[in-house]
Amino acid sequence: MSTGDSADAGQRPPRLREIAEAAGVHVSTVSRVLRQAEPPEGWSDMALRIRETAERLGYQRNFVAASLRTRRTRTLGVVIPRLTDGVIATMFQGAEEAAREAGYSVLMSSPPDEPAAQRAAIELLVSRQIDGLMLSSLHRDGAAAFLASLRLGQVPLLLFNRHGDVDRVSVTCDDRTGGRLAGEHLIGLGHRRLGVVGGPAHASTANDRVVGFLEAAREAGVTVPEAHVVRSRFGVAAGVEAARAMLGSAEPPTALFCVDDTSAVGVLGVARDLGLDVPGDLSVVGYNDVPIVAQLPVPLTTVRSPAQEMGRTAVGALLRLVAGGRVETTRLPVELVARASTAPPPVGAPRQRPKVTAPATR
Amino acid sequence: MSTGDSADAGQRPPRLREIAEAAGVHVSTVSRVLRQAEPPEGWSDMALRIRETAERLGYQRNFVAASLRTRRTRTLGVVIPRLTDGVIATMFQGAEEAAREAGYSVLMSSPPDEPAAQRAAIELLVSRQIDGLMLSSLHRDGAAAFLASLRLGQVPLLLFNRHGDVDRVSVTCDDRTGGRLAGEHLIGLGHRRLGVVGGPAHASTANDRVVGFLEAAREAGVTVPEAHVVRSRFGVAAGVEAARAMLGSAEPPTALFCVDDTSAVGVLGVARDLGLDVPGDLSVVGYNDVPIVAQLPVPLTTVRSPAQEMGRTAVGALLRLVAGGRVETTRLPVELVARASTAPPPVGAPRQRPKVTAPATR
DNA sequence: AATCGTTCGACAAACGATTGCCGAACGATT
DNA sequence: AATCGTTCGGCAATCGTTTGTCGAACGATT
Repeated sequence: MSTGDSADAGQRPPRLREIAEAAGVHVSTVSRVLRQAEPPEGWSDMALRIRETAERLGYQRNFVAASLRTRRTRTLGVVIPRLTDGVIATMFQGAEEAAREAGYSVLMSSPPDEPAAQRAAIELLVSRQIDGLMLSSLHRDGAAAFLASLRLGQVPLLLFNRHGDVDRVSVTCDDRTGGRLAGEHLIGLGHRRLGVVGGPAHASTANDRVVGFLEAAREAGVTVPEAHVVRSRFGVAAGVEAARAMLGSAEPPTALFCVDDTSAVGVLGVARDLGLDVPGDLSVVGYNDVPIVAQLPVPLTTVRSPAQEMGRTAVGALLRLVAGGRVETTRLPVELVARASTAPPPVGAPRQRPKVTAPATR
Repeated sequence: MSTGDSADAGQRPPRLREIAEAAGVHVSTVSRVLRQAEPPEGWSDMALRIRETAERLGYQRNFVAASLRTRRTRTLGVVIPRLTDGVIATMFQGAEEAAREAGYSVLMSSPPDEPAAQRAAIELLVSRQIDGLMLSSLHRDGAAAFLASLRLGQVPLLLFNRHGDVDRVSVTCDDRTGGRLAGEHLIGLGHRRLGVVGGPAHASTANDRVVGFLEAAREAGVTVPEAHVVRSRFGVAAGVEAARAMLGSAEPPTALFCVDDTSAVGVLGVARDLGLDVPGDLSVVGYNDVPIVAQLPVPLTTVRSPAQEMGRTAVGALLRLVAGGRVETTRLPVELVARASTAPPPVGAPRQRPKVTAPATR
C-alpha cells in the first residue's frame, strides 16, 4: 500500500547499495559497520544511523555475493547414506546443531551407498564451494584409491562414522571395543555357540564390531563357525534373513550378536515365529541403543554409542581443519547396556516350542 | 611431480579463465560451450578442444560465482525439526533424492521445534539465496502471523508434513483420515472405552490424527473422556507417560490409539510392566508403519503413511513454484495395516495379571 | 600554534561466472 | 559475383559484497 521504504515495500529485498544511499554514506562503510561487533565505546552516530536504516529497510545479507569475494561460504558439505537409520539421523542431527551454532550451514547429500553415486554427490558439493566436507559413507574396499581420486581442490575432508581402514583423520565410535564388549558379555554368561548378524562388510562400523566380537571369542577359546557370521545389510529385513538362516541350521547358536538394533528386532521377530524364548532359548545383543529397544517386551541388551556426540565432535574437528589447524583421529567410547534379552544358555539343546504367534505380515 | 598442467598440478582448482587461455579462446566462449548440451550435429572442433582442455585441467564449475550472476542457486532450503524421528528422516530422504535428481542441492536446517529458533534458521537460509523453502515444522498456533512475519523476499514457500491450518499450499499426508481409520477399526472390533496418545497439540499431523479419531468415535456414538486424550510429545517416553496415566485410571481404556509408532512402543512397554496382554487386555494402534513394528513380538496394527513419497511430492511442487507455476494443496492417501496388536475387547473388565517381566531399565 | 599519529570513510578493484550486443565470417541464394 | 541471413566468438558490463589504499579530519603532544 504505502510507497514508503518500509520492509515490505520493494519487490526485491534491498541491497547494501540501497542502505548506503538511504543513509547517505558509501556502501563500503555500510558493509564495515554491519559486519562489525559493537565496539566497547558504543556505536558512533553514523553507525547507529546505518544500522537503523538497514533494520528499517529490512536488509538481509547476501551470503552468495560475500562468499564470492571472501572465498568462504561458511557452509559444510555432509555426505550421508541411509538417513532413515535412526542412529545415522541422530548423528547428523548432532552435526547440524554444532554447525548451526558455529554459524555454518549444512549442505547435505544422501546418495545411494555406492562409490560412483557418492563421487558425483561430492563433486557437486565441492563445486558449490563448501568450506569443508564430512564423509560418513566410505567403503572399506578401495577406500584409499577412492579418496585419492576425488577432486577436492583445497577442501578439507573429515571421515566420520566409518573410517575405511585408511590413513586419514576420522571421528568414529569405538566399534571394535563395542563388538568386544558384546562378545565378552555373552561368553561371560556361558554361551559357546555364537552367531553374528554382521551387517554390510563394506562398512567399517559393521566390520569393526564383528572383528571385536570375534576377537573376544578367540581370546576365550570359542570358535564361531563361518556360517554363523552373516554379512548382508543393516536393517530389520537383514536381521530376519540372517536369523532364519542361522536358527534353522543343525546346531543353532544360543546367542546372536547383531551389529545394529533394527536387525536385532528382526531377529526377535524370527525367534517369535520359531517359538523360541528370548532370553531362555536365545540371547540377543543389539547395537546403538536406539530409544525403542528399552521398551520392547523383552528389553534389549545393546551397546550404546554416542551418535549425537559423534556428530558434534566431527563438526568441531572439521572446523578446526577449516581454520588450518591439525586434528587427531578420535574414537568415542561405547558402553554395554545389559537388559533382559541376554541370559545364560539353556542347559541342553534350546527347547523347541510350538508356534504360538502368527508370523508377521511381511 | 610434473610441472605440466595436469589436474592435480595447481594448488587452486582452475577457473574459466585458465581454461580459456589454455584453449586459446575467450572465457565467454568457454562458458557457453561448457554449459551447452551436445548439439545434434555434434561438437565443433573448438568445442571439442575446449571440453578436452577443461577435462585435462580438472575444471569444476564455481556455482557461487554463477549464482551471483544468475541469481539462482539451484539450492532448496529445508527446515525440519526432530530428524531423529524415523518418519521425518524418511520424508527428508525422499525430498533430498528428488532434489538431487533435479540438479538441486539441499541446505537443511534442523532447529529446535519452536518459532523463534525457526525464524532465525529460515532467515539464514534466505540470506544464502535459496531458490525455494520447504517448511515441515509449522506450529498450529499463530501460524498465519508467523508466516506473514517471515522476510522471505521472493523465495517461494511450501509447507509440508504439517500444514498449520493456514491458507497456504501444502503437501501432507491425510492425517485426519488416518485417525479416522484407526478409530473405525477399533470401534469395529467392539471397543467402547478408547484412549488417545495424542502427541503435541502444536503439530497439525498429531492434531489431525486425533481429530479424525474423535470424529469416528463421535459418529459411532462413542465418547472419549478428556482425560483419555493425552497431548504431550512424540516419542517413546511420551508413550510411556501417557500409558501410565491412562492405564492406571479407574476405568482404563481397552484400546489406545497412538499418533506415532514410537509412542506405541512406549505403550507396549507399560502394558508389559502392568502385566496386560496385548491384544487380549489392551488393543494398540500405532501410526506410520516404521519398519520395526511389523517385527515386534506382537506385530503392531498401524496406519501407513507414505513418508518418502511425501518428500518427493513436496520437492516436485516446490520446483514448480520456483519455475513460476501454480500448485495445489495435496493430501496423500494413507491406509490401515491391521496386525496382531488389535482384537476385540475383553468380555468383562480387563484382566489384571501379576507382573511377569522386570520393568525396562530406564 | 604547529606537527604528529590515529581514526574514519570513500574510492575502486577485485571475486568468477553469465549474457546482451556487435562485428566478422561463412554458406547459400539469386 | 554480390547480397542476404545466420552462426559464432569476443568484448565488456554485471551480479552484491569485501577490503587494500589513501586522503581528510581530528585530537593530542610539545
